Amino acid sequence: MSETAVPSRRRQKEARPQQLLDAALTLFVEKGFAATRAEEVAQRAGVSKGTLYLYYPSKEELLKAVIREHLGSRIAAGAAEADKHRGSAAELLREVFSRWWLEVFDSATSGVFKLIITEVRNFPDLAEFYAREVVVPGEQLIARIVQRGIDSGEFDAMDVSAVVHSLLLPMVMVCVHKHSLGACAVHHEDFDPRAFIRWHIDLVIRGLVSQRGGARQPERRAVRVR
Amino acid sequence: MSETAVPSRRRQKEARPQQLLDAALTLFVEKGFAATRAEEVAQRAGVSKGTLYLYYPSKEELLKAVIREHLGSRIAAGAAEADKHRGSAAELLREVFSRWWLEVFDSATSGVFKLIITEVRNFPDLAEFYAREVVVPGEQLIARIVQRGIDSGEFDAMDVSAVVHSLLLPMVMVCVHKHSLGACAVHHEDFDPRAFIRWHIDLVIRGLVSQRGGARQPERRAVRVR
Amino acid sequence: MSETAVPSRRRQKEARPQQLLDAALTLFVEKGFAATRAEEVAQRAGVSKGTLYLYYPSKEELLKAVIREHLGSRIAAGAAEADKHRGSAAELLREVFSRWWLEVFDSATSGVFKLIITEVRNFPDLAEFYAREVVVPGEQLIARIVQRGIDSGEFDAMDVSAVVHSLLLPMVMVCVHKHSLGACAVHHEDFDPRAFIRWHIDLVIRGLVSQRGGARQPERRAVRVR
Amino acid sequence: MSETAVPSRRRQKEARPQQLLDAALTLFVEKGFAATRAEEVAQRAGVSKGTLYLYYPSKEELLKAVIREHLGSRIAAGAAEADKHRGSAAELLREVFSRWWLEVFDSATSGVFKLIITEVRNFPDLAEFYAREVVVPGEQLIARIVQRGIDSGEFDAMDVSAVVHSLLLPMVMVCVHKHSLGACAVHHEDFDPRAFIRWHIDLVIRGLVSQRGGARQPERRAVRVR
DNA sequence: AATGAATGAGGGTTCATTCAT
DNA sequence: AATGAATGAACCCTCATTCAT
Repeated sequence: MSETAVPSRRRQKEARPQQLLDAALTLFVEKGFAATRAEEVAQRAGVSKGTLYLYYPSKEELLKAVIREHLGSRIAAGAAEADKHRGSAAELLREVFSRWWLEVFDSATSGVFKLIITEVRNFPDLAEFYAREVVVPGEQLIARIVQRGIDSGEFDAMDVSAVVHSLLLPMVMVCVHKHSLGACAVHHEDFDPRAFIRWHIDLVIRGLVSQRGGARQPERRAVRVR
Repeated sequence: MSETAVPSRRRQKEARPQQLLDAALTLFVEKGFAATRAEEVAQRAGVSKGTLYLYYPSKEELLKAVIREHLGSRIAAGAAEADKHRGSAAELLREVFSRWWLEVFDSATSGVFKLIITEVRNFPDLAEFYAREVVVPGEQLIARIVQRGIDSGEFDAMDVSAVVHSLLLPMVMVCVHKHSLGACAVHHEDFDPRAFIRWHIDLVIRGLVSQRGGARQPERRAVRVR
Repeated sequence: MSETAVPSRRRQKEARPQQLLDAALTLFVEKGFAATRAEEVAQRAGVSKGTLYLYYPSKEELLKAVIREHLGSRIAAGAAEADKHRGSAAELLREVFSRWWLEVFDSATSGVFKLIITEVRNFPDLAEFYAREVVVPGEQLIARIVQRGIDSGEFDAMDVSAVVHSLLLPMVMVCVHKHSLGACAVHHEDFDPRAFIRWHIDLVIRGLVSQRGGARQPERRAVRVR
Repeated sequence: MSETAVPSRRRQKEARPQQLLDAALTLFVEKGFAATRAEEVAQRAGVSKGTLYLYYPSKEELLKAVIREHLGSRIAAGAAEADKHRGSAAELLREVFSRWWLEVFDSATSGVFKLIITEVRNFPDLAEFYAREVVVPGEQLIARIVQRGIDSGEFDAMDVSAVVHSLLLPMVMVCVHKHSLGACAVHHEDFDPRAFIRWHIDLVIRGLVSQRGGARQPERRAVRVR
């Protein structure tokens, strides 16, 4: 595919699993797991039905491989970036957080969020995997950043977990949207997902930053402890 | 169910569509359309497989009926509430907008958002219906409120459409979450969706309100006690 | 249906079986027994599905009733006519035989031949009934007439059974045709079934009548005795 | 089937369509299209239910393939034979026409006539196909032969189309009979279909040949012009 | 390793028949 | 007697998976 017009047999063989995973992700995200035929996946990967089963023992295992592939390292990579970063909490969110989500949005990984949402109820393992590998570390990462901002006086004191969700849920939703309504030929108005990602982070930061300028706002609530 | 131990044939016939719609919604949302067997829906509704087809000509029509039922009037009802409301834009968001979403979240309608997301690619009519009946009017309703807040000086001038999405996407995501990861037996941390709905609205409003640090914003509320 | 706008309940009840038989014949002939739904028959007879089962215990019994009704007495009636007739064998064929088939062709009975052909293999009783009540007496009746013509010198001596089939098979085929290709909207050329019935009888008689009194026709074969 | 006890996969694949067509023809003719289960056809062809659908996309397409197979070339073959023939019109009918029908009668094609009759009302395409490919060219072929016999003085002048039907309808009927009553275990009397085919042609020729050479036969009617 | 023909369990849908009203 | 709601066996067709080549 890259330089050699005819990739060597060895090369092809090594590329198979990736081709199958890519094809599977695309189709599972588009149509859902149950509505995707194994043969379709094989065809899109350019192999025959039988070949798929040489690499994955069942459609379900293929699904799990797809999800493992995309969510395994993303979080760790984001965490590493965040640790390297020098700057305020707001800057960290604006730089690293937004870049991470923009990359995810632009990549095939964005679809995995839709896939998870669609399929967790049918495959309980997925829930466990996703919670452990993605949700918990991801939320903790953001929570730490926010907490740091509060501790430094950059942000007002507030419910850290709630802030985390205010930041994360729209990001996930934008990714999901890309593969559902956003992929349909309907009036999209003027919604620009990439611009929104940055915008939303800014808006949340506006809500976070200390709004003194004088006396502490009395009507501002104490940290809410749920 | 009420007084009569054995409801009359006539009564049962009248109740069937609703029973079937309820069963179908639950199962379609839980497992997805393709993975739900028609017979399961019938069973859950307490009838036999054949009976389902007396009321809906196909599984697909049942899906469409489910969606039509739940999204048909909700928007209009929300709009009517909003029109009745007297108060600032922020109050309107805090009162009407939050109540509307809390009700949706607590009702079966919340599942419809997951259903739409899951199935829209497989049933293009759905996209058209959802965009026309829900997305467009819903976004316009919120946009008008935000615009009014800007016009009155209550909010700073900003991209209205972006604000709308910052408000709406997390609401939708919370509903979707309820029926995906949220329904699985996994570590939920301390995420309280209902509290989040109100919290997020507050946070966005904090980001919206004019922050010139001069005149007190009159619309800024006293401590809210949930 | 006749004079009274609203037939009495009693009248309706008495007419039901006939209405059902008529509807059944029409539909069974048109679409075949297996492809006709019991409810269609009921609808066409103007009653509900349940009512059909008050009069006939099953679809199959309805089929048998339909056939019994139409073939029971026709043969006997034809035989009586033939017995009354005074005249030559050729005249008998031209008058009585042709009239009988023209009447059958114009009546709903014509469809029964198609029905028998279509369904005998699925309902062995039918074969027995049809052979006993229709085929055997019908062929014997014609055979006797032909034999009489031979005995009287009006016809040349020849295989009586073969003559009988030369006379009967086209008659049956015309009836069958009426309800198969003949009922379809396709190029019918100029085939006039009623004219053909009379024509064919004439042609066969031409072949039967003694052709002595001149040169022997060389292409005429000796009477073949099987 | 030939030498190899186990035919190769490739060989089997090539043989499948014919096996399926044969099985389908037999069963469709015997029981009718609607009353034949797809699985029965598969079983009779020695394959599983699913395999049938690898070769034909639906039961209906299988039906159409069956009919196309059997009626596609038969007429053309008959026409070619007729064109080659040297001899009188009567000889042509006795030789070529009778041989053609005897072959058809003895082959599986005979069943197709029953099938057409039975199914033509349910599948309008069939009517069009059958009229265009079989009825029209078949009748024209016979009509030309009869016309030639009249032109040469071999036959008396008469309605050519009527003669054609007098020749053809009984042939078709004999084929149909073979697969309906004729296939049932009932008193068949002494009806020999093959003998009848030849006999009937002779009888019609007797009716056609110029019967001058002596007194006008009084029972001969003037040519009827419809 | 790769193929694709074959399988057969499974699921959507129909429809003969029953039975409460 | 008449209705038509309900049932569930049966049938068409699909598709995950296997396995001979």
